[in-house]
Amino acid sequence: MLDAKFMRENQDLVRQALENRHANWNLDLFNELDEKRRMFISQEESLQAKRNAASKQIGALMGQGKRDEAEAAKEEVRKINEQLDEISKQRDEADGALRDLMLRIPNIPDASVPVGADENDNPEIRRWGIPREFDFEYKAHWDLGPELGIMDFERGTKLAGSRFYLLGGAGARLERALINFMADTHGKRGYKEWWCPALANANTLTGTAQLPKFEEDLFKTTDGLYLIPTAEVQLTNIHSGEVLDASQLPLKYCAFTPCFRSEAGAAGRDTRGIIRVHQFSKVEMVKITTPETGFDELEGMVADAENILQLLGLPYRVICLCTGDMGFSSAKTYDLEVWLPCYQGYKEISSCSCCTDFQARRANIKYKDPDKFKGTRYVYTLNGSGLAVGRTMAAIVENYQQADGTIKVPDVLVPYMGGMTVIGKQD
RNA sequence: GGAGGAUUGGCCGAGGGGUUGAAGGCGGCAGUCUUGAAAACUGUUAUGCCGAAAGGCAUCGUGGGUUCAAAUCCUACAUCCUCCGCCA
Repeated sequence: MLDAKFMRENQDLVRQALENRHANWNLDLFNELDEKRRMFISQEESLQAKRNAASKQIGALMGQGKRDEAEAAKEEVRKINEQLDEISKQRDEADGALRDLMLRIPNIPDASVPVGADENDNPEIRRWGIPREFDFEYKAHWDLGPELGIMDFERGTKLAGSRFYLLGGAGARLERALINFMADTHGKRGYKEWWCPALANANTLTGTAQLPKFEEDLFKTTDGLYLIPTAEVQLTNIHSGEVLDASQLPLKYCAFTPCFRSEAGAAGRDTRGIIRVHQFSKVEMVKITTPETGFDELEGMVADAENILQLLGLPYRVICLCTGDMGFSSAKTYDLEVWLPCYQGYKEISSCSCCTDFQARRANIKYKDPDKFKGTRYVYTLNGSGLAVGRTMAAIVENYQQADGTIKVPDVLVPYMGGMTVIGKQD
């Protein structure tokens, strides 16, 4: 959520920023509701002031035994209350309408973000590693995985439907190995690990802005809870409603969770393999920082995600999302894209964003620094994948396949695989 | 799932319709005393919103209700604690 006062006072800037995002929003409606709301507030409060004074007077009159005067005053207050009811109703309406609008306005891109229309305008920042040249007929993971018996798409579909899959034997082990490797590696770099619920309530999901605008992307339970689409939701909301001390910051958190996505509107895209599925594992990173350090911490978070890919020896590139391709909450996003032979191209495997105070305002996360300022200020929140486990597995299967149809286990994963160096056909 | 009990400021804890935004204590901050510190003493110490300001409004778990007036009465819900049942 943006700051209403900031929007009121910087309309041209806000209008331009949202235009660059191709976000259509109604400035006139905002101005109207904002003005209405403030008008009703001052009307309501002056009536309340009148009522409070009169009520106090009644108490005094009763004390002096002046019954008749007290009764007359009561009648007076009843009339005030009638007016108040009407005004309060209108104030609530204006309040609600403004909030509904505000919750659906995306964050303002940082000035350093390139202006662009869509994914084709995302500049490449750097590359690491060299895509492998195969001297044999290489296979896509959706072919090689089932051949080795480490992936089973047909039975996954039988159990839960399309876009679900099974991992078997060394495949299941590789999933756990990747999770542990990633979480351990981030832990060594200062991220505190959490275990958290896979379900979240509507308030929590509003804090990180999956709600109200993107409800159709989520799985919902009959109890009104939602399956989390990413641990960002839980890690960021851990401190919702809290006032942190500047000395605690930055907080660096990570968590492994399953992630659930309905993939509504993705029909026909990435239908093969484990690239786009309803449930996948992810190790997520979240940072909570001061505004001063937020964007530096973003660079650090990208480096932490790159570290995983480098240790795994997977070629990748870093791109910066342009204004037209960024996510709703983000002020600046870097994507890491891993080389996938089956696509003969790079595919997103991590997305790291600085959300400035956009989520903090929704989730009400503040900090205090008495030496620097009075009162409290909103923190900056950052999140990044470190990494998506399913896509990492696909990348390993494809990039580490060998001519004999087996898969070499990356060196750093061997200890996590119990010493296994090659994944062959499963029994 | 059933039966009880609880929820007040940074923390503990009073208050059970009317100058109670809320006693008292602890903690924090400032000062007196002291060479310095401790102790003692004195003062001070919530947040949000509207407003140019003066000032005002709201907030005692959350939402409704009763009343001229609610921390205080009623009600629903949430959370925590104890006991029972069930369960990995």
